[in-house]
Amino acid sequence: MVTINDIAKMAGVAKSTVSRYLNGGAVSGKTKAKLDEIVAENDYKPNKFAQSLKAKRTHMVGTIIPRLNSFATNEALRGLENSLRLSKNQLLITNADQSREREIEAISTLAKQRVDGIVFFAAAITPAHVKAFEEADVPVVIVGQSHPDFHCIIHDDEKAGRSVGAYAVANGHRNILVFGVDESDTAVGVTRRNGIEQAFEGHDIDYTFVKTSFAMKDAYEKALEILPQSKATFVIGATDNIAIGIMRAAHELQIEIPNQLSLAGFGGYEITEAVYPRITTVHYPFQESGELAAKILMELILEKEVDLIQTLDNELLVRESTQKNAWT
Amino acid sequence: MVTINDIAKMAGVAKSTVSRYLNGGAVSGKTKAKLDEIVAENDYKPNKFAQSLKAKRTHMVGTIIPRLNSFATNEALRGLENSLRLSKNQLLITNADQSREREIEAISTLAKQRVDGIVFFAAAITPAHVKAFEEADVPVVIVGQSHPDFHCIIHDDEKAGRSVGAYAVANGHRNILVFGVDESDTAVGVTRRNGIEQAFEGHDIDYTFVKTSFAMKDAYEKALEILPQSKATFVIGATDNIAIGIMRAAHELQIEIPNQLSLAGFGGYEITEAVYPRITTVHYPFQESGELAAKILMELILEKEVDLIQTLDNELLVRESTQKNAWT
DNA sequence: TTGTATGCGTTATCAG
DNA sequence: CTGATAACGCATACAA
Repeated sequence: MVTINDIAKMAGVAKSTVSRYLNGGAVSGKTKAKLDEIVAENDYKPNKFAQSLKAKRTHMVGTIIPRLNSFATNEALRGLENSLRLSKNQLLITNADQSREREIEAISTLAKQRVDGIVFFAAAITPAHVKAFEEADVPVVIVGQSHPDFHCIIHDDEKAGRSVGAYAVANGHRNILVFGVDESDTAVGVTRRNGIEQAFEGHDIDYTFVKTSFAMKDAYEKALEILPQSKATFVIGATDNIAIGIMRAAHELQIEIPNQLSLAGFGGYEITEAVYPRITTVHYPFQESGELAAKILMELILEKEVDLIQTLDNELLVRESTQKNAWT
Repeated sequence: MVTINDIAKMAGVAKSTVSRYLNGGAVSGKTKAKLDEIVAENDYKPNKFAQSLKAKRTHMVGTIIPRLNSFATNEALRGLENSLRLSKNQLLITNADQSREREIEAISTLAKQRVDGIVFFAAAITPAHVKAFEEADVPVVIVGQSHPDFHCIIHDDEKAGRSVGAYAVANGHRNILVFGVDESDTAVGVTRRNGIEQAFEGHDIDYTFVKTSFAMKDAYEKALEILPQSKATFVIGATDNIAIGIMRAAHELQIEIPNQLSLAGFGGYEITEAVYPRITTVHYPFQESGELAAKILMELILEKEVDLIQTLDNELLVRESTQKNAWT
């Protein structure tokens, strides 16, 4: 690989001149012309490490995602990467593959790589995470969960929950089933659920909460078991994936959606539009969350002051999987 | 950030001693004990750049993917990253977001980052790609398409096509619709299609080819237009996503699957199991393709000889979306 | 405008 | 077993 020294020799100048040429410093027209040619010809690429070694900045941003096959993180990643590209930063994606230990490990790995900052797509934030981030000693933005010690971007899950809950109530549904996840995921397991329940208050709703996981398949199996013995006319899945799982079970059980049962989810995943009937859901601005994460991280890196928490709005999309309660 | 020099000073030894200590060289029990403590206490992390600057190896592998929301690449990425982790390499994922230029750009970016090698998930390989790879001057493994100048991992698309085609024929279907993509994607647009057509030869099949894109939505719209005027009893989508799009259209048109129309896809995407009825498809070993890519790349980096092309097998999974032709 | 010298954090060589 | 020193590729302060 050709170095700045090689270029300097070929051009018959000092390497500092080449460096200046490369970084837009003062060079004579003649040397510039010569260097233009030589650099192009030899396809010279500055060594980023050597640069970083001096500059103390790597222009690399690390991100840790819980898994690759999530519509939400994929969209956020797109937003994140697009913003980062504009500011000439490289994104280093680390997939923790649903493992808490791998998340911790990733924090340390990224710190070793000397990334300028870390964007963490969180399911939960444990003391081990906090410790690892402290040791990493690098700006951090957390997306999807909130924590008092870090800069966080969260979705207004309470509002989202309320939207769906209120929609069900307003459409005359009085027997409602909610497929949720456990409380270790605060955003989905606690806040979103709270929102839903708030909407039910004072409406004499016959409400059942069923605990499942984020996996489509678990929701499917659970629904296969619950739906036959349920009198619910409206079922809410805590995520669109859960809703899809429920939908398959309903189809298999010959329960018609929405005629016999209305179904709603959360997220606004692409797949909710690809199935029939299309699923009513709450659209979350995932891509925007990534863009915002990039923006905040850049400000943090430049040591600016930024609000600790930013909340993103969302919007209910009513589609064909839900309708007015036929019995009212 | 604490450096080897700081550690050396604190311990009252030379930095070369610390270096030896860190890299498993000869150190006395006493110095070792002292350094153990100091390193742990100060949470010292060697600077990867400084290391790379000397070592000429960065232990980073770059990968370029066409888009983030693809089941196939996500699975491959998982395999790739898992293998890489075992050999202490970091994966640098670059998303080209469906843009050819961004792919080329990414090759150059990764070269600047001095990655030890590149895994390219290809849709097509143009002369511009070839040129960029040559300039990058780094080991390359291409997954999903074949090219005579590079090490490639491909799927046996011809076999996959034949499996589905032969299955349809064997089940008495004589009027068959194929939703495919254009020839710029050789693997899917040419090879896979060829396989399908081979299976039809000599069987007097009434066969119609419909060109669409990889997007679920395009397939949906195309199907909405084509299905009503088609007499086909079996429809093949060139990918599972295409099949899903067709399925939605069929549902909307009140065409029963599989009673009135059998439907099959390719890939073995998770979603084919999440819909009802589950879709007959060909399972591709995507995760394995990633693992193999890692293995080959490592050998290439160590300058070993490796076969230019490796073909992965696949397997037809018959599910509920297909059945015997009711009219025979 | 150009060149010299120095340092970034690490590893390796070689003498002690 | 240990320490001084050079080298990796680059940027920059300073001198010319």
